[in-house]
Amino acid sequence: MEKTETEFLQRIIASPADEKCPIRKSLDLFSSKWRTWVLFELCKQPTYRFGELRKAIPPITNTMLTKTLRELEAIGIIQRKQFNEMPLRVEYSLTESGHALTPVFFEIAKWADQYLPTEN
Amino acid sequence: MEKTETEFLQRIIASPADEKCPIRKSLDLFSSKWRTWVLFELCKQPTYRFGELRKAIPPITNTMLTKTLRELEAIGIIQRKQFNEMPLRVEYSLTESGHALTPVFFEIAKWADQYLPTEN
DNA sequence: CAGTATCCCGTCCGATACTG
DNA sequence: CAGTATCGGACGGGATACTG
Repeated sequence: MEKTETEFLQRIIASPADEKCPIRKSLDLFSSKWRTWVLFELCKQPTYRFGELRKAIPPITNTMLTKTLRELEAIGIIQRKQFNEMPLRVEYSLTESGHALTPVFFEIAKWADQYLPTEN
Repeated sequence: MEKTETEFLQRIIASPADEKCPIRKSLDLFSSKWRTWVLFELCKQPTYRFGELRKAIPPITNTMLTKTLRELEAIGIIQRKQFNEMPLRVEYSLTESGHALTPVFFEIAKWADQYLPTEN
């Protein structure tokens, strides 16, 4: 346990200071309200239709949901599957690398339990 | 290991769907390029002066660094200590709850190792 | 249903100059 | 040194209407 703590600190300290730092590049990828929210929802359920995501994320608009889904798809962490039925059906789900992000959410959850300010 | 995986998925799935969800509230707190970058730097070294942070984060401006530091201080994850010397010296460092975020960075690092697209 | 297209407004934020 | 103040432009993103 203590060893792990030390290890990751070493890892962070040793990370390159320039824009090539993989940790910082990853942080940038997910430093967006809509991206994290969409990913968080996609963790809950194997597949979502476009309309389901809109309902799950009430404040999001068509435009932003589409934009966010395209971005996450381009990064390769979600996949879009279109069924040419009538009416049209599209299903979104996490890819393997998307699933691999769940431990990040778990650590956030643990932190929230202990430290999240509860004033609101 | 598998048990942990299952546990955190249960936790995410069971999270409230409304705006009170602590995980989503935490995600919002850190869904910002400057906040994550400043926190990441503060993990590397126990204290930073204002000017050191500016150098460590080249693209940031006075305005945004100040704003970000005040926000993180308000959340309670960093602390500001002012020494009334001449010239003025101010030191920023993580609080306990700030340090508690390092496992999140660690998971991001692990993810980056395995899945970060390397095209650029 | 699952989007796209367009318009438009607010805020974010960079640049610059100034201060205790 | 460690900021604050001010201005102005870019752009994120909302609202609405439309389409395959």
